[in-house]
Amino acid sequence: MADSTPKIQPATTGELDERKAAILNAVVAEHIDTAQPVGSNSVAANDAVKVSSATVRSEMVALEREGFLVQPHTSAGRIPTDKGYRFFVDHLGRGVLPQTQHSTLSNFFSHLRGEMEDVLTQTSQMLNEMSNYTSVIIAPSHASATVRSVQVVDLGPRRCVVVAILSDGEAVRRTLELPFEITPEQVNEASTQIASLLFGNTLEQRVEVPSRDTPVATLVREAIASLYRSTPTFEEDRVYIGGSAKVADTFDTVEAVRNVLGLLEKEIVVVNLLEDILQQGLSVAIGSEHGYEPLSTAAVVVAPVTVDGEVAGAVGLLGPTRMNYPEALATAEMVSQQLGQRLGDLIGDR
Amino acid sequence: MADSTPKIQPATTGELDERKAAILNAVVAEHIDTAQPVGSNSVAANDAVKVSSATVRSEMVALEREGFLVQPHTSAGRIPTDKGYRFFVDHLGRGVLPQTQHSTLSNFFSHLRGEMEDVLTQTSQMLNEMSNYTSVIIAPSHASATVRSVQVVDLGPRRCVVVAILSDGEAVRRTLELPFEITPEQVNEASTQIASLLFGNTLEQRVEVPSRDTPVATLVREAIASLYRSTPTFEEDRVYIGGSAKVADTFDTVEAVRNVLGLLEKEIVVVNLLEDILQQGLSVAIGSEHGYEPLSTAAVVVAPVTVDGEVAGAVGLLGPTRMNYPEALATAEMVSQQLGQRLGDLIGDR
DNA sequence: CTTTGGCACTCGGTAGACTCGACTGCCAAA
DNA sequence: TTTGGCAGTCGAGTCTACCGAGTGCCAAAG
Repeated sequence: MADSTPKIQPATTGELDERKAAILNAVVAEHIDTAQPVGSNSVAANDAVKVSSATVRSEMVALEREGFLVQPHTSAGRIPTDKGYRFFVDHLGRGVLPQTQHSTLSNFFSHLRGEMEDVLTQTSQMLNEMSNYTSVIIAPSHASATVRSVQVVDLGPRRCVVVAILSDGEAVRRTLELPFEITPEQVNEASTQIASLLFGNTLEQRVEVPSRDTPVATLVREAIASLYRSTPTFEEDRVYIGGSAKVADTFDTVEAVRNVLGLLEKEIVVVNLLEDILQQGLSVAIGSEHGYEPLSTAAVVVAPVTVDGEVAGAVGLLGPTRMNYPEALATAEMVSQQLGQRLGDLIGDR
Repeated sequence: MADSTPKIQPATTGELDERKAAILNAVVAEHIDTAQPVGSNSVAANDAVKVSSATVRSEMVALEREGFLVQPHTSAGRIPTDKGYRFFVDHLGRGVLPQTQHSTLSNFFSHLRGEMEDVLTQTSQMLNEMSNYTSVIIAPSHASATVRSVQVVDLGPRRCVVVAILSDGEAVRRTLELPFEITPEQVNEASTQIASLLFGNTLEQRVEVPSRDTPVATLVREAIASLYRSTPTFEEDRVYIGGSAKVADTFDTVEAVRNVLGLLEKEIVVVNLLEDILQQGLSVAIGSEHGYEPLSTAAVVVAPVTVDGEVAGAVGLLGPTRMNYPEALATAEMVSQQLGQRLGDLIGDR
């Protein structure tokens, strides 16, 4: 048993002696596989554990005392705690993605075409199908992109739309209600004024706008103000979720499913969650390590997406605490790396 | 019991005599309330039913023979079939939204600001919270919007972005890889050429493009081709879903939850689903009436959103077949009407 | 002919008794 | 220190009995 796809390789042990580590390893691995409490007998059957079940039992008592394992009830096997899982991912097996996955992956990326939105949507779907966990991708922020062009377009009576195009190819669009009619010439005039005012700046760097009171000046002021105004959807559009339906399968209780889905709906929270985890330098957040209540029965695997050496986004997998960490880690890392390359090509040098 | 929010008003009966209708009504109402099979006794207790339980029993046998009810097993009460629900929504009580909801609704809309995306996102969330069902909103299609402006922006070596602004305020953006370097003057030249070629046309009306072989002509051709190319996200962006987490609560089986969530992920399918239902002239699709397998245990309530007298979108609520139809219908209709008005203001005359 | 109360019957669900088996913890011997 | 053995615990499954909700049928009343 426990022959899930990636081979688990023994690694150095930490604060636990080698035997305890081997036992913990065996417990975690089997529990991930079977979702059942693990007893001393099946642990003793593991090749890496070279002692009898009686010894295993006494070691398990110690592991329980130290907080790595819990017993759901007397006369049951044991289940890893969050701390147990943490030790597992820190010290024990790292997965190696089998060749087949590796090649389907590069095959996928070589056939991938289109705008960044499409690339990310498709990647998150693929990632979900590949890992069987819900996938989350955070796209690069537009915060550091600079304005390359601005245009105001007249849409009809007292209504126009202003579009700014950023150096990363993103278009920021705002509609404007004007208190007065305006001529095409004035619209053009405003367009060029705005463009020259904002060109080369990010939308975060606020630019001084002359406050005269002509129609054109008002339009310019209003348009720039609207571009500076951030809309709720702007940050949320960075989130791509693949396979939220999987949540219904991977988590056991309705409660957990509701919580996780509820959180996934709040996309800004998702962005923060992943960024928090990365900021802490983690690649896995287990149980309540990330401090997000609704995810206390979940684990999140994250890999940063680096473009031109800078962290630009993230790839995440979300599952129950007893998710297959070695495999999930390997998959997320692989995908984030490939995706980073791809995004690099897509954005080009700014 | 069965005192859910909207008052249920007796209405004309159809192919069923009045007594059968009253009994069916009672069964459906109580089953919606309790989610349990309904027996002859509780039906007889209903004020609208003026006969004894024995009579109710024999009528229920008839209703079962005619396919309006089923018995999960002998010695259990009865449950409405899809046909039973259908009769209920067609002939029986229509809900009237209580004053409180009505006023929170108009309050909500009067405080609603921002771009269409934001309006729709917030409305779908509000609709979900108000109805406790998963809400779906389909935004107006851009198919009939005409091009008002096109601009090509140089982004760096051999890369540029082309943005078309449509009469409804939408921006269509495509990035382009060029096989050659290009000067700012050429970009401008191309911009104006494309704009004058496409101006006033929709993106569905294909325009003849002169096929010369100069850099500018190539750029023009490529840019127009890219605008005509529809991307996967374009139609999908019309869908706004509020409260997919509710699916976990409203449906009873994991199977159903997975199916529904899986379908909600495929946003194009959601668009088609709602449009199909409206096309059939229905406002409710129960069970398999819509022909979408995964939703065979679900019901969908739809109300068209009309802008300037034309159907421009839809508002939907998705729940189990035993959802509270009177309330859901009333809510969806109310919201769709208000939303239609709001979108009318937002789009203005094109 | 319709409606009704009565009655036998069905069947799901619950509670209790019992068994089985998977564990553990402890202990004495190696 | 490790191990096998053993008693003890407790969940899960099975069996039985029983209760009660609900039906179908029927004969009598309207």
